[in-house]
Amino acid sequence: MVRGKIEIKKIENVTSRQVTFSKRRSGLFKKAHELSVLCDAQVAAIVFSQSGRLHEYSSSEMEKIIERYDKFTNALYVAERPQIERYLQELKMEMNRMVKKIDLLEVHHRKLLGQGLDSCSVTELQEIDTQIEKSLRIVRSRKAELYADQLKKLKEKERELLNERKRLREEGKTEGGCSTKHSSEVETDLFIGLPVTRL
Amino acid sequence: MVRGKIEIKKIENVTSRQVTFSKRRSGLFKKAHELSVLCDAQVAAIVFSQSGRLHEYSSSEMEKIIERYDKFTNALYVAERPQIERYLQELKMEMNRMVKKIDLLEVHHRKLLGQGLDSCSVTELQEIDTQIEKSLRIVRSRKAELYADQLKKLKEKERELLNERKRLREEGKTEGGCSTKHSSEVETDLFIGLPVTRL
DNA sequence: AGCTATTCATAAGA
DNA sequence: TTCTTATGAATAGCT
Repeated sequence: MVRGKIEIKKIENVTSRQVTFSKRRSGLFKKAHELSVLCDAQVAAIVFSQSGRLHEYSSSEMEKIIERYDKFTNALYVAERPQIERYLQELKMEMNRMVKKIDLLEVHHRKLLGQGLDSCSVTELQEIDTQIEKSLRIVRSRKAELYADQLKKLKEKERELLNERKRLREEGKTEGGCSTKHSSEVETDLFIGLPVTRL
Repeated sequence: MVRGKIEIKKIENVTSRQVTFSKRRSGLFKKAHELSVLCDAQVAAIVFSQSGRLHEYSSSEMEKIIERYDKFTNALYVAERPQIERYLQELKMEMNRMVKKIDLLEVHHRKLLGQGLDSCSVTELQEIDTQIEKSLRIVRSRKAELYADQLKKLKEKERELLNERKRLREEGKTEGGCSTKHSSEVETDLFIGLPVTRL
């Protein structure tokens, strides 16, 4: 633009290009600064040289400007970041809670299974004992209930079958002999008592 | 800079400031563009006018430039984003695993406590019964162990105390009568047997 | 938005 | 690299 207007296209001479880059870069930043001061604007300029070096100007903190830019465009990255971090925090806390819960459960569970009792005091052992006994009573009463149900059902079936046999025999008397014994009769002899409980 | 050099400070006249902003902004972007072309550099400029409007220039996609900028500085935002997402995924999966584990533990635990047995089959009940019985045996044998220990310790103490009493009486005989009964003697009558076990 | 006088930016050379 | 300088570019103040 001086001593012979130049064309705006890549400068092929490497040295010349580097010099021009250096000069124009500072020119650009100066202009950016002037703009920000004169017009009370927020200005940021980012320049990567061909060699990959970063040069920047910002009238205020670059991160703030980029953040503001992101909010304007759509970019979530920066804007979302605090949220993401909060979310991560929450997740981690939740996980800690779960880990603790699992630990507690496992310890108690193992004690109920009779494992890891070495650290238990007599009092604690007594509590576990009481608890287990109580559980055993509940489990056995439930078992008894189920057996009683089964018993009842089997008895009903037996009665049904007996009635049926009776009916068939009566039919046999009127229609003629029928010597085949009903096979279901055997099933009524199935086990219907409570099993022997140990201890 | 023309028709009287100007000072670089905020232009107070609003209209004048707006005009200058507009002119200099395009000047800045033009310079930015020239720099990017002449020197084959990656250039971005972000300007927020005082009124809050966004103006930008970028020689290539703004997001890419900001991303590159972030990588240069330290900023994690964009670069880290995929990692963060992967991390979140992992956390969530881990939490799911924990939730399932807790559920299983709780179900089993509750069954050991004799709760929620309605859904159990006879076979399952029998298994629980066996397990609980086994636990009870373990807990009681551990309790017996502890009691035996206590018993042993108390007996040792008793012996000690008896010896002491004997010694004191002998001293009494030689040094003169001492009618006070040693109070510790009472403690040796403490309970030292196994408690009555129910069931 | 256009114009123009002036200052600024800077390409080329030292 | 930095300085100088000639000259085109940018732009402040007016219309």
